Amino acid sequence: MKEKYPFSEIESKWQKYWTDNNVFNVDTSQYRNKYYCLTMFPYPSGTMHVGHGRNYIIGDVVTRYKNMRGFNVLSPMGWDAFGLPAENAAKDRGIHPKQSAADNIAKMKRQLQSWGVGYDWEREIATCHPEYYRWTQWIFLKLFERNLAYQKKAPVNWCDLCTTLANEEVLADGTCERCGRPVTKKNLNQWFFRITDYAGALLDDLKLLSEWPEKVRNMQANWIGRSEGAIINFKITETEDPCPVFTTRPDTIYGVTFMAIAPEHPLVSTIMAKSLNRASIEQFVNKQLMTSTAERMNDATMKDGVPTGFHVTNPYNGDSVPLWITNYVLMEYGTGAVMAVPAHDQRDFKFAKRYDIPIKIVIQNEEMSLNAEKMTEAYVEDGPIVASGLFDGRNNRKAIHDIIQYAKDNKFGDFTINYRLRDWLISRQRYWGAPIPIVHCPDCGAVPVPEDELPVLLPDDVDFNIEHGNPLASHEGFIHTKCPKCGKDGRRETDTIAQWLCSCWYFLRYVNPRLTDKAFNTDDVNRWLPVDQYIGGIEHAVLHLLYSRFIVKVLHDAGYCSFREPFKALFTQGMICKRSDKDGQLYKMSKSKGNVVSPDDLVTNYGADTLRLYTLFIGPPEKDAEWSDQGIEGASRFLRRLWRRVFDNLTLLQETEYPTCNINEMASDERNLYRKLHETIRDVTADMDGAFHFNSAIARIMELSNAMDDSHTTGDSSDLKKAVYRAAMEALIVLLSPFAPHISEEIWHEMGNQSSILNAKWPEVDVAALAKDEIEVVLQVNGKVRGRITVPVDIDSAEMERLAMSSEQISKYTRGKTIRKVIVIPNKLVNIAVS
RNA sequence: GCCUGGGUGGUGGAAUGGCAGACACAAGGGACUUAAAAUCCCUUGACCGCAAGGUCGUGCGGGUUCGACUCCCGCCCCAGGCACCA
Repeated sequence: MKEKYPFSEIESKWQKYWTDNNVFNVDTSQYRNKYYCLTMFPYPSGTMHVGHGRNYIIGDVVTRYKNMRGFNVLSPMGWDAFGLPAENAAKDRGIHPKQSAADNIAKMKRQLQSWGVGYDWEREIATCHPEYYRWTQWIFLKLFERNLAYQKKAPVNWCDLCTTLANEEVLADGTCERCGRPVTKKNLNQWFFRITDYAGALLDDLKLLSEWPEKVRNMQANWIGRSEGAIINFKITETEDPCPVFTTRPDTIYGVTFMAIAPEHPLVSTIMAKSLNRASIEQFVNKQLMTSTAERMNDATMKDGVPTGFHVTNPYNGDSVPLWITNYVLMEYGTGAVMAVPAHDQRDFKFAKRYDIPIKIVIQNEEMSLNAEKMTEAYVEDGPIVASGLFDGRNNRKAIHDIIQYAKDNKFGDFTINYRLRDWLISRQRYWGAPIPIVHCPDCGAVPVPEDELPVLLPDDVDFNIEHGNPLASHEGFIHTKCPKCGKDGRRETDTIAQWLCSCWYFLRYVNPRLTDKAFNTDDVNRWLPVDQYIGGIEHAVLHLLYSRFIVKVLHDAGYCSFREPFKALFTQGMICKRSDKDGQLYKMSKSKGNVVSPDDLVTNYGADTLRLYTLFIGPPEKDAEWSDQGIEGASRFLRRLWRRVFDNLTLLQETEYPTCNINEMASDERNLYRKLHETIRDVTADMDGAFHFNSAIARIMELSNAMDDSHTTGDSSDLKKAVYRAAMEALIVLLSPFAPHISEEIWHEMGNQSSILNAKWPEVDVAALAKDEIEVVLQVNGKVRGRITVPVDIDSAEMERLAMSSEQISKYTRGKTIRKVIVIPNKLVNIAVS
């Protein structure tokens, strides 16, 4: 053993050992005691900073811990390798995406290995490999078969660089999530997945995910956006055309004074054709259609609209009210038409004020003092219903059910549930993705490529230098094919599948990653899934996790798996931030902010174990943390001190035998250390099994290590004391090993153990060690600590009270006072209330 | 506006009804050294006091309790999600 901690030597030694001995490889046919620990696979960008590292380090701690607890742990890793950056690199630097993906994967794999994270590399996959994307295409076909994949011409979110975007990829400010460019609208024929069919199930089954962070479930629930209400069938007064609306406030139905519809509403064209107002309608509608969603949202704070000259009839009271086309009604939500109640809806109120439309109060306040003329804003509170025919006088909330029932009874409406969730746009006009396995035939329409002809291969020889659009679309050899159904000339679909789908099922593939005749084996995935612990970033709270849940539900319904949810437990780690040198502000670590810390340098200068220890010690892993360059020194100091402690006591540690550590034979000195040891085992184990608060687990280990120093054990100490010291060191190393595995393996072997520390038994708590025969209790007067006494454990309350009252420390405060009450908490404290 | 989290020393954080500030970082002092690095020891929430000791202190204001960082009510601030969603 060397005097100075030779981290780089021992780290490469043990990394090689783990690889050579296939320590993390698992045989999935042995599924008894299985534990599937999955860390979200990365997009191979080429380099990872310490913020990325946190993810894999947390996953590795879980993997190693569960291994030591005797589980057969499946811990795979792969690459989410399709995506736009590789395609842009091809455009800019002429490197084929295939090549850049392979290069980046190699680089990042080396990084992962340098951190000592353990994976079964035999199961490595990359979503851009034909052996993988063949099955991504297969999943597309399964959805197509089930009528869950369809094509429609729709205004889609369009980014000049990233082409089409899913709603989820557009940020609230109307810019592209990926590149920050403004998102506009474009009318294109696109492929969608009918995720809205599963809106209810996706929402309801959130209840099953008790081991997910509440925050994530809440975000998904928000995103799905369920609202209960009614569908009410209004009719155009002049034409009898139906104009249904969705409303959550049918209690305000008698207050409708106009109808507002979206510029995209199907009735617009009929109306325009017949309206006297044609020119102004046309002008307004065209202007709105040209405006991007983001801009329109922005403009819509100033409500705009155009009267159509037409009216709608309110089926409840037969009133005929004007029909307006407005900029604030969205075609994508509900029916694209809104029954406008200015008195009780702030948006309608603003619009009515602007265009001088009547305001009719149908819900009054407590004092019955609302006056339509004097209102400055809508009254959105509850109250008694007025001016509403047979519902007058009732409380508005309580009447809602009956009001809808009335519509149902009279066949002009019904109860309904509406979701905010939209169908999932999966077409991308890009090259670097899995081709959508569809052939367009002039006679048969969109025909799926037969399963046995998969994969539809991406051609390598494409021209990336075309100005706009998808290089695939101009690849003659790719486009021309025969219709699988009738054999006539057809054209291949040139859109590729959004990268999201590739990551929606990779966790199934890991179970049988080399299957050539199936995406996965049903029996095997039923045994290994759901994933026992999924670990990843909060940024995937909606997109990836919702899509994956959807795909698994579809596969379940199609009979390919027996589980409905892919991830039993989810852990989302916080981001690592760092102060910018430029402005001193705290930012998420990122290349663009120039505040990245390279783990490579840290591995070189301090070693992987130090990097890991500091990353874990920085704070509770679910929270964001600020990286500190000094902090890493602390972690390094601890490991160096540990190394020196072992080096200095090597003979003692190697030669001491400790078949039994009987607490009854111990003097108080070693007994205290022995107790500290078992308290540490108890607390660290609780942190590992609980909320993954590795920061406090490490703090406990540091305390034990400090206690070992304070015991001043040397070669001259008693045999029993040496035995306790050795037991403490051995347990400490085992407890530390998930966090700092290399140094732990090395010390473990130096102490005379033959096999990997991963085979060591996780230490058990000796309950006898925790028991104390004397205990220090706190003495309080009026809740303030005034002293403490040591008493035998479990003495009765009366005795404790007597000792407290007679104590010097207390009598000082009670003298001359009236004792009102004495609270005795056995083995903890005595509190005396005086006045 | 709605829905989540969160607010504790100079800093990261610990404590989920019972000794607030564990464990670290930083800072200051000291030892060792020709010197530096490394290492080791001591101090370190604020205020009063020579000291013994005392007072205050977990965003703010109330409440429950013998006892509140912790539970309840009302507010303020910060972060995240959703948002003309009818």
